[in-house]
Formats: sequence, structure tokens, C-alpha cells
Amino acid sequence: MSTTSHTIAHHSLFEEQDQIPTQMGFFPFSSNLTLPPLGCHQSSLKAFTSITTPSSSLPISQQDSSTSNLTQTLFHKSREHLTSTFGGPQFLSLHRSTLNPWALGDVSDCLSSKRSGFDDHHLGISAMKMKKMKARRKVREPRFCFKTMSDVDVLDDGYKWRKYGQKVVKNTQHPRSYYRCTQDNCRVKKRVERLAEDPRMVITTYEGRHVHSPSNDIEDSSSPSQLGNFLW
DNA sequence: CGGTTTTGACCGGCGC
DNA sequence: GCGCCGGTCAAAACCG
Repeated sequence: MSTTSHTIAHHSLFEEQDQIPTQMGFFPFSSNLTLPPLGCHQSSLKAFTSITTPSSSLPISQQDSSTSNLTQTLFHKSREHLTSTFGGPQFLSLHRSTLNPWALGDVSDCLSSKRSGFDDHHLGISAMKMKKMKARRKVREPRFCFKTMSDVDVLDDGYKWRKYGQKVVKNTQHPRSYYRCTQDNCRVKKRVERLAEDPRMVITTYEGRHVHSPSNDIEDSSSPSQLGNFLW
């Protein structure tokens, strides 16, 4: 039913809106070039050995020695594109944008809740717990999402994820899955869902910033650079 | 046995 | 105030 490797025939980047992301822009460099997910560490590019370039119809993995050059190029081009399209580093940290209310989030949101702290002692244990949850939820982490054409739902981005929920959202036949980074102290989450209009497309939404390197790095010590962290 | 997934319950936000 | 909906929790089931 599903092939062992996934093929990304199309890749685009979004700043995330609430439900269905609105496209912010395509990568302008040769529309037939495809990309690994933004935010994925360079070392994890190995996971995308079957990325295809429609122009050549050749999987990258078969492009022998040019492979690493190509992946490097993809990374640099994507970075350049982000810089030119979204105004440089602002996009990387998803600074305030009217299109991305989630990026407005700020620690002060959380801190401001302390003004209601005086009634804490009126709350039961579970109420306290829920209050904590609420406060935590108020911290809106930077988010962005991208869509890929893939027959697998969860793309290997180099990080380890634990699923903590699944939900069928309205007007879609495919459930949305919720994942959290398994690393201690790392609060990064991601959502994975299939596009209702085109089930071949997978929408992956990242929220938050990793406080560590991808787990793949442990085995792949050849690239200790921080390049992969340019988004996270 | 420890880590992960599944899944029903619960909560807050929001629109009416 | 009420109902709907998306997001999260947490116990149970599952798996290597």
C-alpha cells in the first residue's frame, strides 16, 4: 500500500494560520526543485534520499557524489529564500506578523497571569493543575507549517517524537495527530494532518523551538555545526 | 519492563 | 448560558 520511502514531489512553506494554512510563498528557485522540511537538521537530510527532482526524475540518492552538494545547496537556497522573502532573521524566529497571531506569544503573557494569583488558595488540586495548564498554553510558541506530498504521515526530521493525541477535526476524513518532542525540557510540538482537498498532501506544523540538536546527531558527529538550528 | 500509542474524557475558547 | 470544537491529559493497551 505505501512504499517504503516517501517521495516529496512538491514542497511549500507556510506561516501558520489557525486551521488551513494560507500559503505564504513557494521556493522560487526552479519550481521543479524540491526540499526537505525546513527546520530539519542537515544531518537528517539523509532521511530524504528519495526526494525527487522532477526535472531529472532521479532520486537524489542516485545522484552519487553530487548528493551532499545538492543538499547543501538546498539548505542554503532555502535560507536565502527565507531571508529575501520574509525579511531575514525575523522569519526565522517568526516575529510578529498579522498573519501569524501565534507568533505574538510572549513570556509576558504567562507572567501577566500572576495578577490573579491571590485566589490560588481557593482552588483545589485539580483546579490548580488546570490553571497551570492554561498558563502554559498561553505561551504561544512560534509556529510554522509546510506541506509535502508524501505517502507517510510522519516525516523523519531528525527529532524523536511521542504521540500524545489524535483528533478528527471537522470536515476532514483524516485525523490530526499531535506529537511532542521526547527530549526532556524540550517543549516543541508538532501536528500532522492530511489536507482535506488532497489527501496526498501532508501538513506538518511545528510549534516551539528545540533546545537541543536532533537525535540523529548522536550517530552523525560529522556535522557539529549549528546550521541545522537556524530555524530551531 | 520501560517507552510508545491509543482513545475516551475533559477543558477552555469562541460564536450564537 | 449553551453547544461546538480543537487541544491535551492520562489510563490502558501495545510493543520490542
